[in-house]
Amino acid sequence: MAKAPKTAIKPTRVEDYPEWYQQVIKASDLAENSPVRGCMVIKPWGYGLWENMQHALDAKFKETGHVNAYFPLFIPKSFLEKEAEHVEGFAKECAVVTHHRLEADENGKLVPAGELEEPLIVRPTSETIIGAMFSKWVQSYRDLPLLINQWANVVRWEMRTRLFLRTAEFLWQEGHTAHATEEEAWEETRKMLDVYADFAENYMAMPVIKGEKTALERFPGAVSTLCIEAMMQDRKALQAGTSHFLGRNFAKASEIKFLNDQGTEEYAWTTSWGVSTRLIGALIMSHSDDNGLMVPPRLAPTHVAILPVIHGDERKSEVMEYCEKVVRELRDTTYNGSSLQVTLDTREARGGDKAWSWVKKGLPIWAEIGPRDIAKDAVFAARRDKERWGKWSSPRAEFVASVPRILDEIQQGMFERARDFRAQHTVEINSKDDFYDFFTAKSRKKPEIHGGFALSHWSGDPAVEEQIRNDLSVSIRCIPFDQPDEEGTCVISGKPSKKRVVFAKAY
RNA sequence: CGGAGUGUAGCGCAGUCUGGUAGCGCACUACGUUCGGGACGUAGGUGUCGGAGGUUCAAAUCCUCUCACUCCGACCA
Repeated sequence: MAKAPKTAIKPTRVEDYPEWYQQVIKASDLAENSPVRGCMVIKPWGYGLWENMQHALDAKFKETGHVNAYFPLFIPKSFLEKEAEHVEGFAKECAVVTHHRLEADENGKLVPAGELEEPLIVRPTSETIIGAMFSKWVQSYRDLPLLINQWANVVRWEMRTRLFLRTAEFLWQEGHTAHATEEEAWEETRKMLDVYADFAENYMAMPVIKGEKTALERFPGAVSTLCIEAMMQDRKALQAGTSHFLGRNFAKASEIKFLNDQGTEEYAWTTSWGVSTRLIGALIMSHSDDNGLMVPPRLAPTHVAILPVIHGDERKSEVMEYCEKVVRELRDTTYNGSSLQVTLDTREARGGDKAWSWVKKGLPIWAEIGPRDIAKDAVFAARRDKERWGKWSSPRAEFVASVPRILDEIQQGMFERARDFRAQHTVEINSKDDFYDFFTAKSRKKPEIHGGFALSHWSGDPAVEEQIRNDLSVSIRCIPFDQPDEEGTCVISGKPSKKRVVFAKAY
């Protein structure tokens, strides 16, 4: 009898997917829950990922003509009230500041004092406060377009939170732009969605479907919400980024007006677009396995770790010198436009423990170097993406030279694996029975991983969305751009339809 | 906000029914033997038993009230 394979993460994905997710985060040391309800502490390995995401995205924003600015954390309540749908969408999840001072009571407890005349809302998103500023900055068509991005934290008081996927406070970027014409604003909306899709696929190695949200799933106050949707390893969908065409709704609410070249006053057309630390959750659930995280090399805070193998003191300095030399050579190597990030792991732990800690963190490559290797002028290397780490002995110079190629291979392999997984679990469904079958777990008590993306016809009727949400917890993730027009009938209602849309359970 | 559950050492838990000096595993510290894929031995440190009241000679344990967190729903990036 073969023994069950030993995994670093318990339970495995198949055994208990939500618990596996939590355990991966713990084992890879990305983040942990904080003393503050629903808020997380992002630890160095997790924050390193976020920093690399920021760098890549920020460069793309700048390439597309945007500049960064910063707006206040607090929004006067009256600002949020300006756009009716927007208020309704966010009112239930706002943190509200009502006082500006603490005073000690007779028991020495601090109690709020100094009530504010107008409560301040901790921003759940910044359309309104940025709109207020835009209205001052825009006078003429010559002031447009206004292309601003901000990196910030926002707060949404969610009832139920999960690390990275939904936290009360999260980090994100929000782009806000104003344009003279509807066409130009639409172009911006689509362009930024492309930027997100490119980032998701080429940096996160996560294939995404670009599309438009249905009215039901639209951003509160938007005319149209575009999104990228990814499939996680439990086959559920995760919205990884959104780009909103806001029409003139917010311009009217915030009085963003300009004189056009005819001398006529017009409202501007605005957009907003954002991605958040939720992307780290997407990364985890796209790539990690039962031994922990797997980080795409282009976002890895560290690419290579060197693990010195030292027995006793007599050859320690020799081994360390050799390791330092390899580290220097690696650091002089260019990968993806900058130098390789390399760690010399000098922790006083056993070799196996150290290697496993890197496995769990998802480090792309590590190499053990001991007296035996030094005798051959070689290293004993391992890579995260292969079965039992695909260990191989490689002459030192050859190893150093091969690292960028191997990283590219890992990056590419991760993308292909995720893409194949999605393809395997995406099906065209044409009957209501098949549809209900597809989205129903065989085991009701402890639902197994099931379902996926269903490409099915939908006539545009919101009642269908309502019905499948209630019956199956399934929603329309998007009306995909790349799906060809085709005559058909709605899989649920039987009404005529012109296009298949993506149905899935979602995070 | 509805339903369920859990709060005991840094982490994971037992002990609670049946009240009687606070336990186990991992981790941690020291020493030794080990070490090329998650070592072992010996010795050691670690607690307001979530909080506040109450019952009792005696409370982690029984009673009342609270607070927090987790999970499942509803809602949502």
